[in-house]
Amino acid sequence: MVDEQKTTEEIIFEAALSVFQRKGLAGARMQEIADEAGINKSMLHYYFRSKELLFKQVFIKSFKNFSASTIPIMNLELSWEEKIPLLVTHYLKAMQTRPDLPMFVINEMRYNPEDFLSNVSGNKIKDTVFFAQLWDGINKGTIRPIKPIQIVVSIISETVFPVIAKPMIQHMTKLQDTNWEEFIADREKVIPEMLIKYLKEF
Amino acid sequence: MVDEQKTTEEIIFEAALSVFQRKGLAGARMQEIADEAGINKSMLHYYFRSKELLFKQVFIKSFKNFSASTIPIMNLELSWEEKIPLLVTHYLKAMQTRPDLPMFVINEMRYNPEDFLSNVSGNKIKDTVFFAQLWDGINKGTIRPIKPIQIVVSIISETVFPVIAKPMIQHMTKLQDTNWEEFIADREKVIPEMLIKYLKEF
DNA sequence: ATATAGTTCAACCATTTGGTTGACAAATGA
DNA sequence: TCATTTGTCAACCAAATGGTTGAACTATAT
Repeated sequence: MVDEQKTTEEIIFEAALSVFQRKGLAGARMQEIADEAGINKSMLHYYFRSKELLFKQVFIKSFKNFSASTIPIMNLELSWEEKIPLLVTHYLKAMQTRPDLPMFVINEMRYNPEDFLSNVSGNKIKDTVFFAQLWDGINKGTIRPIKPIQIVVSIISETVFPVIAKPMIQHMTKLQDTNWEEFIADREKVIPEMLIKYLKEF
Repeated sequence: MVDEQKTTEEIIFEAALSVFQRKGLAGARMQEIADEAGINKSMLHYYFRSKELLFKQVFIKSFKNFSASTIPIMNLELSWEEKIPLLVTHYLKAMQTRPDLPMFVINEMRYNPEDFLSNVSGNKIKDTVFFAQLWDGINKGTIRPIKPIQIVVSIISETVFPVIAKPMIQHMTKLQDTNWEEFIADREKVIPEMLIKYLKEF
């Protein structure tokens, strides 16, 4: 593989990604981004003009990254029962590598609503094979007749929420760090079991 | 009832609660809190000394408010099957009235970890009647043998997450505002059904 | 070589922001 | 009544922060 040299712009963008995802728009400091990139603060403005523009690009990239990652899985050539555990595992693994990403996206989206994303096509979860499979089963009477969107939201909720709310849950339940891994491992089994059972037996 | 006069301190605290919950620690401005309280900015420092101290009090109050509200429900004299829909309804209703509260608590807890809460006793969800009932059923073989904490986390995840992630879900699924209420109403039925079925049939 | 365009940075600048001060009013109590 | 405490505010202040500038440096093309 070629040892491609990262351009200054790329270095800045990655540093911005890291700092914005960790601290949010209001909490992030241009100086901190410059420090993390190892360059002068003027460079940020030279390449991205303003904090707002830089944030906008970081935010759009983050949103796409989070929301688009599941589509390929939903379009695999597998049954819907096989896809549910895959999706659960995918989200739990994604949480492990980038725990700040979903929190960042959700959080900033309360303030920068459609504005920043007006040009970002809402990627069509509804047009995936997974969705079609669920509708098909419902029409054939083999799946409980509830809207498929409920299932998708449940999968995301059950996997993403516990990780972003980890400190709160730990404080509320006194769950130690050592037991946390076990707790997550359990969830990886429990969530698909529960969802599939609910959809198939009614 | 007595028309109690709110003290300046209380007025400030409520304004701070509102602004901090909406904007977070980094995003909140002392001037904005003063404006919302309708008093001079100096008053904030007169009564609370610094932004950090004011925030600390607001944060502790918010955390207690969120985490303690379910304990009474879990200790009601009802079967566990009856409590699950109650808990789901409780959380969904709480979300409706104070949509910013859980996001605020979860968000700020990533940065102000145990520090602020070291003196706040982690309220013992594990010591509720609800928990005892689940363990009891598990031991008797009438409930699927999974750790009760999984159920509690599922209830919170399934109810709280969709509401805090509403803008993101709406963008990802193109769900209109008019259909949102229906979506939430559906969840109020789906979540208890799913959890109870999973626990009882195995 | 040298002109041109792109890149980098130290030093500045204007505004915002948390926080302070001192004067003054309103209650409190002797 | 009058002295002391408590409450309120306009005007300031110092530090932080986003942003600008001008000069210097580098690479590339002619």
